[in-house]
Amino acid sequence: MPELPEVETTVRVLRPTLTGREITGLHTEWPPHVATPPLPEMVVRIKGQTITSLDRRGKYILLHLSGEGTLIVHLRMSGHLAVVATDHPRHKHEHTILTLAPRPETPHIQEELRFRDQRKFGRLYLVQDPVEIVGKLGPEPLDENFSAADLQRLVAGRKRQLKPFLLDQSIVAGIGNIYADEALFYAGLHPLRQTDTLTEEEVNRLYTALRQVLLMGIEREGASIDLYVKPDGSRGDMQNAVVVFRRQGLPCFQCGRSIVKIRVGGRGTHYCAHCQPLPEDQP
DNA sequence: ACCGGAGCCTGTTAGC
DNA sequence: TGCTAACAGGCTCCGG
Repeated sequence: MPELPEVETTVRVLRPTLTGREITGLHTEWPPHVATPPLPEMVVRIKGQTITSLDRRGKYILLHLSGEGTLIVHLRMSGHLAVVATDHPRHKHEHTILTLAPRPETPHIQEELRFRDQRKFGRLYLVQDPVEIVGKLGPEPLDENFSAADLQRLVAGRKRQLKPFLLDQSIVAGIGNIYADEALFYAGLHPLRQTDTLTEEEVNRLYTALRQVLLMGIEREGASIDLYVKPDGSRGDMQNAVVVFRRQGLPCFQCGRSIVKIRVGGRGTHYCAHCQPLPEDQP
């Protein structure tokens, strides 16, 4: 499932190939992919637009367009973007296609941006102002301006289990199930820990752990655990560095005891009961 | 404010 | 062996 590091990797790979490219058309075999505006309007408005730059905000991919609008892509569970030659065989789950004008230096090579999405949860949005879509997101955890004090402020006044707290995109953007579990392990915090019981030192640990696992994920170009692969189809490397995610029954790298799996807020949650203890006075 | 559950999807896996 | 049911999870919406 693409989270911040997977989306960041996708953007970094696509940026050189997509910057400056003109979109000549949009075609979809799965209309629900187009969230807004309605499909016919999307088709008309996207045509002829040039991609001026690419950005990431949380788990959203932002393609800024010459017409002052922004095409936003969310990969959700199984989304995958790649620029491929038009005559390349179509993959079964490539439901939405953005055709591209050839690069000036290779006018004979026809390419297109393909949105592959096995689970069909992905979405496209074309908006004048990205704030319409990403405005509800919390701060970027890797932003240089995001400090431990900021996380302290986000924790303050909230009474919530840590795991759902981390997955809430309106608090901090980009964290998903893998990196939440990984960060909690490095912070030595139990996923059911209530936010209002955290000490300043514990929040500082969480802050450091969050940034550490997200940076590790980016360095390793994402975790190819389920369907995620890089745009070129190659695998990331973060799956070889996870310490708790989907490691239930396997020994903790720190203490050797078995990693356990529970459900928290409907999500599979993996942790080491010894290294991430829940204080006696917590429910 | 927060929690749990349903719903959206399909491929894989667990269980009978 | 073959079928069905459960599971995986990012996000939104709903009711409590």
